[in-house]
Amino acid sequence: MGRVSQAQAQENRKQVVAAASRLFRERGVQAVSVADLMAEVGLTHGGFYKQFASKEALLTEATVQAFADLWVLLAEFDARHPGDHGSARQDLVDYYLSAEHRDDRGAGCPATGLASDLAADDADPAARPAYAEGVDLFARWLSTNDDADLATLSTLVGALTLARATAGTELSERILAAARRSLPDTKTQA
Amino acid sequence: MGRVSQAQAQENRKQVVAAASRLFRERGVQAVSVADLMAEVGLTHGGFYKQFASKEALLTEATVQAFADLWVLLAEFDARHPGDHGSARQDLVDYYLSAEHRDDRGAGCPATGLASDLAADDADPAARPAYAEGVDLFARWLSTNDDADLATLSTLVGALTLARATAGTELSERILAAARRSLPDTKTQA
DNA sequence: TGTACATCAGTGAACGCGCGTTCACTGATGTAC
DNA sequence: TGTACATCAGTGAACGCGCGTTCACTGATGTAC
Repeated sequence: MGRVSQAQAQENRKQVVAAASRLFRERGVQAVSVADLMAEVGLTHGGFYKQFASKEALLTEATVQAFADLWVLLAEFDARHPGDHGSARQDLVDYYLSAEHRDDRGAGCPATGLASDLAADDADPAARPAYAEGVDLFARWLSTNDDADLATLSTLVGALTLARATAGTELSERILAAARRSLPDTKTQA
Repeated sequence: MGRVSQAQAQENRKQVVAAASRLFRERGVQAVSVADLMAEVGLTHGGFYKQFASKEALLTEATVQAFADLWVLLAEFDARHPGDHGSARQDLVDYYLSAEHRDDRGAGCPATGLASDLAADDADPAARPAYAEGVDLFARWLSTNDDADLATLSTLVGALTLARATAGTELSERILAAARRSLPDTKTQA
């Protein structure tokens, strides 16, 4: 294969970032190889360095992409309840604490799915601020006022983290149910 | 070096498990090599397989050990408040959500520190039940009645996870503070 | 519009490295008498 | 208690493997005229 058009190259790059965004959440940065990422787009590993400085540098872009996907999801919840953020929020909470979300890490919440990779000492220094901004914005969306609802987000993230680590045991469902019960219902009564 | 006494061998084995318990929490299973573990005890890597079937198999024992250390810690909190579990619980919560705990992963809570390793697909199947039992017992300790307080534990784990992933940004302290405010104060008033 | 040349995205072999695991060996420990 | 031998915890070289990264090369794309 010879040179590829600039438009195609840009498209390929985008798809590698999208693949990283999904695979990093699903398996963690270390468990995903450069060859895995490129194969996901139908390319071979050698070309990776024409687009990215290193595998670690991709984590920052993958984080930004994963949160961008989250904003789309949150907008969809809002769109289903026009002018009723409380109901949208409640729907999101119910989804967040579902077995479906627990079992779909690749498409799941980046605040939870990328936390351990971001906490690693060898993570790209630029990745953490990007992650922190995403967390802050997510917490603001969860709030019913101007503050960021970091406490609710903590409960969501903790329950999902524990439910995933105990998946396959009966405790896993109990954790999700307990977190659901503990959060105030913000659904507007009909 | 020739053969070592049975007592010494058993002691070495114990120390390897203790090192794994600490290093797995601190860096994650994948970032700790067999040579690292053995060097921690002053041995070379070759002897590892005289004691353990594989590196993965160590995760189960490290998990059990880490939770055993946690029970000792919880007992110390109780001992400081004889007959007043509410105050002991409040002290634990304050410690759990402190910058000190956030920055000391190796000696920190195993429910949080081992979660991502336990969630990995290639983890030893025996490790998850051991982890789940530890989580359940911890949640019972946090409870003021017979139930397991899985919601409070979720908030603690989520806040610590997020605080670690955002360490170095101003958001990190805000997360810990928000979680602290959101949990009911169970300290007995003097 | 057509031609000649420069560019550079992608290829695939290769490099260097660290890792988990194996194994022949060592020599102090444990034990049978 | 002492002696002879078997055991086996630990050693360190070696193996095989996969990984991140580099690089000479290819040939279609982009561009200067």
